[in-house]
Amino acid sequence: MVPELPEVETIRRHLAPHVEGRRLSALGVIDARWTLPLTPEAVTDVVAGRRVERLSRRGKYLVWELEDAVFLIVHLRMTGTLLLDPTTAPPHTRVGFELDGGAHRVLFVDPRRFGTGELAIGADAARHFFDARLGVEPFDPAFTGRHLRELTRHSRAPVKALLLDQRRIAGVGNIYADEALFRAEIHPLRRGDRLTLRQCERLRDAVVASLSAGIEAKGATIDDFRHPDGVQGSFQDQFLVHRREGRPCPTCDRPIRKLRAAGRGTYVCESCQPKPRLSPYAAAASSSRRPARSAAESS
DNA sequence: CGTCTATCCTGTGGGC
DNA sequence: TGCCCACAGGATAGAC
Repeated sequence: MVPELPEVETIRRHLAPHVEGRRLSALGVIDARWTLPLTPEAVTDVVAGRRVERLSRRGKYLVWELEDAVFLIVHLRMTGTLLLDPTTAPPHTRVGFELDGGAHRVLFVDPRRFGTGELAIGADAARHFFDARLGVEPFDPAFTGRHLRELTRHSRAPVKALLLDQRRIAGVGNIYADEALFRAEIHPLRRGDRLTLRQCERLRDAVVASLSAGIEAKGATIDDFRHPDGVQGSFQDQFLVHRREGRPCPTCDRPIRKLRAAGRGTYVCESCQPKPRLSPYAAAASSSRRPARSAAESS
């Protein structure tokens, strides 16, 4: 399952007590792609030997805060995970974090190799890194319905695309966007600028509620990418609509449908989440594409 | 500037 | 049964 805010937060909580206060004695970068555009040496030279002051999270980033304001900023992307003291290194191990001279270790395992490790030296560099990429943290008190309204009211893009835009809201991905839109009874293709303040308030509450439920369940885990030494979440058992095509809506029992929004597989109850009348995007998509595709599109 | 599309990558599963 | 290829998607560069 693709790690989003709740999955990254779960990993952070799992690892933090075991790494904070210890020394990152070595960093073994097996896959040089991980540190691009820097070389592995450029990163390992800076971080090796430094104490871990804190393991923190910002959006979907996991941050190793090292002494002397050195920040190793990790993104798991699609299939990355971090394993604590695994008995053996699984296939697709890309990076090894060695703690206290090898007494403990954390492995970064990532079959698809999209994951990244980036370096920020100095508090200003770290702040700049995040400011350039991330918007409001969903659990920040500043994230209100009114704030969400400001983030959406000037955009004609579908609301799902806005939820997925990390520069507006940090940490929401495909799963939690679907779940939140269902809870708020808003169709994912509804235009941002057509949302009422009341809808924005419902959606804010739904985003927070979905992410909270995800964290409570220790995130979502998919069978394919779980490892014995990793965290096993159960949130996939509580999905209301995500990946539940054809199954009954928990509210009205009508079948959940799959469609495409913001280029992603998207699950909705079109009875509880009323379809926008004439989204320019939906209209353009159905008229500009060959008619034969529209039937295949929904599977 | 705002929005959309292609790209990176590899395991999975649908189709034949 | 086994092979092939489309598909999945977070972030970002580039297109329009």
